[in-house]
Amino acid sequence: MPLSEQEIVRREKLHKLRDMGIDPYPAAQYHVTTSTAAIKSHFEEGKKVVIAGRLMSRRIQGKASFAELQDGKGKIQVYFNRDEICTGDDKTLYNEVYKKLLDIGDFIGIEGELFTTNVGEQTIMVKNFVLLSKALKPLPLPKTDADGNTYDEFNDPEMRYRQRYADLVVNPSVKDVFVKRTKLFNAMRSFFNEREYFEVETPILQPIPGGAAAKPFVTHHNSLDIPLYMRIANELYLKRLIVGGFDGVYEFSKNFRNEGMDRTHNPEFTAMEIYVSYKDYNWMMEFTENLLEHCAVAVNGGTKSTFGQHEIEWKAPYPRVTMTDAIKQFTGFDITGKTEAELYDFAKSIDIEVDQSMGKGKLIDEIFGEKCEGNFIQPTFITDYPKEMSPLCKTHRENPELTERFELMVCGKEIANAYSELNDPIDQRERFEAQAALADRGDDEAMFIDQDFLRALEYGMPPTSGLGIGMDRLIMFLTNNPSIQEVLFFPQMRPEKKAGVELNEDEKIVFERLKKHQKADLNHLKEESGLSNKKWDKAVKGLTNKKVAKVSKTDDGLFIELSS
RNA sequence: GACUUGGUAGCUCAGCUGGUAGAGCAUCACACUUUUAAUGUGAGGGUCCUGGGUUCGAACCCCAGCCAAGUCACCA
Repeated sequence: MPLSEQEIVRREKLHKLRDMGIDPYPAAQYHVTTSTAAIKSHFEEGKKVVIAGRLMSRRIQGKASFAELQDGKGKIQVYFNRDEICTGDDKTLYNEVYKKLLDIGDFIGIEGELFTTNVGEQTIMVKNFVLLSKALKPLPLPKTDADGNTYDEFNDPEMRYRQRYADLVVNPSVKDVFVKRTKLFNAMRSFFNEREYFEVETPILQPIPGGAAAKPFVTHHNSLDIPLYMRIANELYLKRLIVGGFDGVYEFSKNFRNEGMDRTHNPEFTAMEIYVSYKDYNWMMEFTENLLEHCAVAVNGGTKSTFGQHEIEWKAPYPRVTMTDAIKQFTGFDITGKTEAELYDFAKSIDIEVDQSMGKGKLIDEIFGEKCEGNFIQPTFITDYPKEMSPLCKTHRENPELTERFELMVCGKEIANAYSELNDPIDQRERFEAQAALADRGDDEAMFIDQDFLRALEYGMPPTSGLGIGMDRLIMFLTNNPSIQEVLFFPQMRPEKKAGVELNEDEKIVFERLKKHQKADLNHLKEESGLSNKKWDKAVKGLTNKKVAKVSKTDDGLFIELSS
């Protein structure tokens, strides 16, 4: 990639600094005494401070200059005055180093004193400064006016995601989202740890990808010579630990699914799963609403959050609605005791796409997804799902067609999923076998039979309730971001094309000819190459752009020669 | 996977009916010792996403492709 004008200028400055004996990348620790945030919250006129950060803007007015310094906590104005910095006759540090050789984006360390300017801005009067790291690429530089309007915002999503480091430097609100993300994780951890549930780690590389219905990423282990799968879920491993005697285990699990990407799906995403023994899904509902209330307060300072047009109230308790009642409420249709044919006809009558392969459970799920799901804006537990959709969930204690399962809906989307876990090993084996039958019919997302997991269940698993929460979706709701990419530091992107310095075919032809001659008359070489006007023109422009050849004009005509 | 929109200077964007590539900020030079989207004067900076085609001539029109965003479909 050829360097831009501004990048070349910055490299020249780098050399000048070195020539002056200034190391643009010094090794030594820089001892700061404070931060921008601390200065602002405990502002004291005349206080001496040492601070470091990135130079973010400059307003040079001859012998004085205002600039902004940004550190991890925020920004503060700094005042560079020639005679404050250069107390002797040598004014080089201000005139040359500060004015000419520093750039926006450079890291500097500052020693100075606090004061307030005539217009009332809290500022650091610089007494001395050092360069800590030179930036060779100009930052995309938004400007903000007195009313807080931003101009020239760095807002192209593609560039922001590909260069998140630059995005984080120039867009403070981006950083806030990730601060909140970490607060959410910390809040959950402390909630669980207070209750003495145990944080664990389970395999990411799994010989059998279990615990969910999804396409896995496959890889290969060389010395074992076996395929391994990136986990699509960690559920079956956490249950093994319950078998092993832990009363409560949880894990923040990076999961991987080899499926489509869109605004709400990234190939790798984070789920939190927790399993607690001797509990059922009723207990888990209460636990979940208390957890989320706790998290909402920890992240946003209150139980309310805004998402698009909606204000979400996270305060517990949340309504419980059975799937049957939800469908009754939004379609007027009672699914209780209906046959598959009746469900099929009803679904068809309300314009839901159906086909003959769909069983009762799938039909009910379609009706719910199409007509009900989107209506639950405030956190609502939807309970008692049809059995065939939930092969790891215990059969409902009162209705054998249903399971003891709930999902938590917020803004029409699922953010949590929980069961009274199936712990009957024989029932579990039959459910897996039903899945295997689906796989034989071509369902590439049906679950594999995990014999080792069944063996674990045969040793006995206590009654247990488990909960999974989509952490990325939850933080989207808590930070008002409709796109998952905004809550992941580095969302998956198609790789950028390599900027090729290689020559194309036409350029190679010209290059080969030119190597024989070293220097040639432009028109002669053109004829020799046999290229059309347009192709010739492109090829020569390509070669000169890539600094392979250069064209010179003399009294004798136009010549082309290889660059040295 | 389908459709829609977009890709032009470091950044944000204009670019008319096809006729020498534009602005603001940023950069460089000069001036300016409490400014704040600092200001004034001047200058430089381009693979107009890529490859073909039409044309005397393409950023612009046509074809193919790449990348992204959005909508839908699929999928938890």
